[in-house]
Amino acid sequence: MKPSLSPSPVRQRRKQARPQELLNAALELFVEKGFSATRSEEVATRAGVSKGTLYLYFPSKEELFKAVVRTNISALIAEGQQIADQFDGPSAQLLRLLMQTWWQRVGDTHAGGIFKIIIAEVRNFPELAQFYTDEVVLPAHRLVSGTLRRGIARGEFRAVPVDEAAHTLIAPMMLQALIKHSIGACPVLGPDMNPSLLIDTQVDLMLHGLQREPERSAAPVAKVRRVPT
Amino acid sequence: MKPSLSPSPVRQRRKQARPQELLNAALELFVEKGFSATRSEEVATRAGVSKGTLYLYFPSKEELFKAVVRTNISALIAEGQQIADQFDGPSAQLLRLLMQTWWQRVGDTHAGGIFKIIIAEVRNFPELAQFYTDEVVLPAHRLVSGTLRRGIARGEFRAVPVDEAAHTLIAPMMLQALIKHSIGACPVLGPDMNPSLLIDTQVDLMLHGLQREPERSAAPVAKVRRVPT
Amino acid sequence: MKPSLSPSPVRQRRKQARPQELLNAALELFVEKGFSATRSEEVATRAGVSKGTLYLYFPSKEELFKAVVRTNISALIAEGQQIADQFDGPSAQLLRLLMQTWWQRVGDTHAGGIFKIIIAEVRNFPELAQFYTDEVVLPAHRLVSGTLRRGIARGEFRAVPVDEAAHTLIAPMMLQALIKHSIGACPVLGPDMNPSLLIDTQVDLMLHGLQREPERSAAPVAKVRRVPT
Amino acid sequence: MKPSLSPSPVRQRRKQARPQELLNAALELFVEKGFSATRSEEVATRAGVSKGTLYLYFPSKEELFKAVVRTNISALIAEGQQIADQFDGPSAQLLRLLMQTWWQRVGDTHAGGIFKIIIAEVRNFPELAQFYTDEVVLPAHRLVSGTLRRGIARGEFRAVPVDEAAHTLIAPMMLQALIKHSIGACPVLGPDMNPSLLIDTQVDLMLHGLQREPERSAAPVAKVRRVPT
DNA sequence: CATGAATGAGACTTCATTCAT
DNA sequence: TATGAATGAAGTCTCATTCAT
Repeated sequence: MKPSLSPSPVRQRRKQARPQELLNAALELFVEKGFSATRSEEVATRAGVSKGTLYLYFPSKEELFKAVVRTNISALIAEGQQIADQFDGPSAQLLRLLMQTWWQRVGDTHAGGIFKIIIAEVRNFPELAQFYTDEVVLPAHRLVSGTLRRGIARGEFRAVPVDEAAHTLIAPMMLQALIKHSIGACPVLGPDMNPSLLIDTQVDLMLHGLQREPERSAAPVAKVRRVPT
Repeated sequence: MKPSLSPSPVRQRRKQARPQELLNAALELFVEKGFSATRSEEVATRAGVSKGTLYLYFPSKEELFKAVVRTNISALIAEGQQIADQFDGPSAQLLRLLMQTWWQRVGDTHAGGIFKIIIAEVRNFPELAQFYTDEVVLPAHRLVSGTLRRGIARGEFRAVPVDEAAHTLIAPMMLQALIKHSIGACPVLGPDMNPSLLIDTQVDLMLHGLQREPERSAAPVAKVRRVPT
Repeated sequence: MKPSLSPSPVRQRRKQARPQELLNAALELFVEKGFSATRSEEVATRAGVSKGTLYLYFPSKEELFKAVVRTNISALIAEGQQIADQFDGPSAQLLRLLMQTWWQRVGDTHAGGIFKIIIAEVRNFPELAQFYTDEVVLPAHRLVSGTLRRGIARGEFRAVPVDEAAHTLIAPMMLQALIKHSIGACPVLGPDMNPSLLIDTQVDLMLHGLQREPERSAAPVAKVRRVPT
Repeated sequence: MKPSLSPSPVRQRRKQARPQELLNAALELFVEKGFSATRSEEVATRAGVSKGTLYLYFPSKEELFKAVVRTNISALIAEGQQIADQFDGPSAQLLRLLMQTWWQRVGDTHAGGIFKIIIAEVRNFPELAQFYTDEVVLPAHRLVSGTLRRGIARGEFRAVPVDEAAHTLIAPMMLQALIKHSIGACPVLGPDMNPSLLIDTQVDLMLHGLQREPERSAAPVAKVRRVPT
């Protein structure tokens, strides 16, 4: 039936590369200007194709957006898993490793801009909220709180409330990524921050705390009971 | 047409309240839906006036937006001042007080939505960047890093890199506020977090660290030299 | 609350007249070119307003279309009812009256174009099908078949199958209307038809039939002279 | 690339059948959805070829449309010939035969959809008007009016105005065909009509009229029983 | 001959902004 | 001042048509 002239390698390669090229262009623009301020033609142009071609691969701007999130987020998760998988040293070291890697592979990357988009637009895309929670928030949270539990179980860490502590641990780098793609992208001078020193400080603080006290006693926090929301 | 009655006090009061009512309505909507997804008529309606009236007070939606940010940022600063006031106890206690107050007065308030707006839109309104940096970021940073320096000077805290530590201290609550106005506003289930426990945990972590170590020595981080960016 | 400056009479009149002006323009264009070949801007322009104004009164081109059908159809029904109401002569006379009136008020009118639109587009607007059936087909059918039944009951008509006979009675004028708004609107020469003679012939045929019964007297229609169009 | 094999007979046959397959597919779709609502890719797909192939045979959608009409009008004419042939009995019988045959061969066939297309689109394709008038309207009209004249000449029919009477005779079946392809194709309930009873009634009405002449014998139609659909 | 990826004009619709009242 | 009808630029998306393979 089909004449099956095999399409030219060039055409073929383009055809297969298109979606990714479009997703890359879209990621850049969405991160830069936000979802609604980005015109779909702009995305197409940056990917080197015409308006219509975009719609050959994604049925709507909204679906393009979701695809951007999915594509880039899935990669994130894979990274997280890989690292968490086999690690066999002290938990403190694992914590530092996780943070450094995350910053290298996500925070300091274009993908880090996804968080900004999510923060900015999720309320207008309720379905995205569930998706993002399931695919990103919970796995990430599990990864960190799991590490905490590991440390506590091995007697390396104090018995802190893991959920809240996990949030505390994740927050600084997350915020750093958000800043990088918002105010950080504008030519203004805020407090001068050294990213790698930031990570070190953060890990150091988390591990040893601020307080200088040879005589450390039981943490008062241990007495706080969990109140159901 | 009619002989000009001097405006009734009520009308007068309304007239003067108008801009603020519009700014309030706009704040709510911008926080909720973002800048471009908010229609100016919606703002007017929520403020109880007609579309045209909005333009009597603000020359454009963009200017309205900037006014919203500026106005509410002033409020933020005022809050900061109040807090920074005089405090004369141990630095750790000051730190906890600052955080608790911030959360009560800002984070948990409508004003917390301002952060989301800034994160989401500064890149499209570069003039806001400098403004926000000068009026919010730096003062807040000074407040926290000042407290750190105070603690270090008084021998209460270890000698950590203050800028980076300040960021680490601010981040968790900041992120909590951002989440509250984005995914947190969607009916999805993420990790269950108890706000007041979060603050306690955060402060506890910051002060005492995760690690369980009677024999604590000098922090290794002290050896990390500041690398210029 | 409302300052209630009464709006100028001119503005007011326009405001209230707009929907009808738009409906008229839309009717003309839809009849002329069909639904999808009519651009919404064209409708607006013909009504003397801008594109946007159209959407102030009708939420979409499709709704405009439905409104056109509804508006003009409701009028049709009212007419039909009025006539059918009180009539107290012989059924044959009623039949002729109904047909003549229908042609005057509908067939020969812009509204007659509605049928063409329905025929052409109803399959793409399934909801319209039910509406049109309920609001036009059935009432019209009832009107004619009712008249037939009346005639039969009064011993004036033969006992014919009323549903099928009703269709037969309605068809010629209906088709005439359809033709008028399609081929009839093109500058071509088809068979030359005299509308009023058509009606007379049709009624005559319906009443007396083609066949020449031995005892039948000369048909009155023979006296009608052919009037050139 | 490969040495050119002379195309297999099968392929050959396909190639020659292509235009007709495309025309058939197009007819179906144009009848179903109208001209502009039919996408050319849909036509190609239904004909089992790709979008590009369509344009090898027809230079544009518009030309395809015209070809569909022209082609199928030829078919109508062919039908007409068949129907017109020789007949040598009473004119009333010829009339009934013509109608029955027309309904069987045209009205109840896909070709009946052509009428709907013509009605719906001639005004947008004026060139079709003359063509359709010459090739369909006039021949059909001649056929019926000829039969009328024959009957009158032979003393079988009364002396009615033939053009108008011809229209009256043609209309019911024509309208039936139009309805079949518009509202009739939608899942709604209109008046229940039995096609063959419709034809009988129509012929009966045309021949004997509604009116109950004192000396008239029982109408043959009275014997037709209503068949449930 | 056949394909289907790519194009871009053009349609519908929205909404910030204006202005007569 | 306040209104809200009106505007029209601009954005999303469709689809007839082309053309390299």
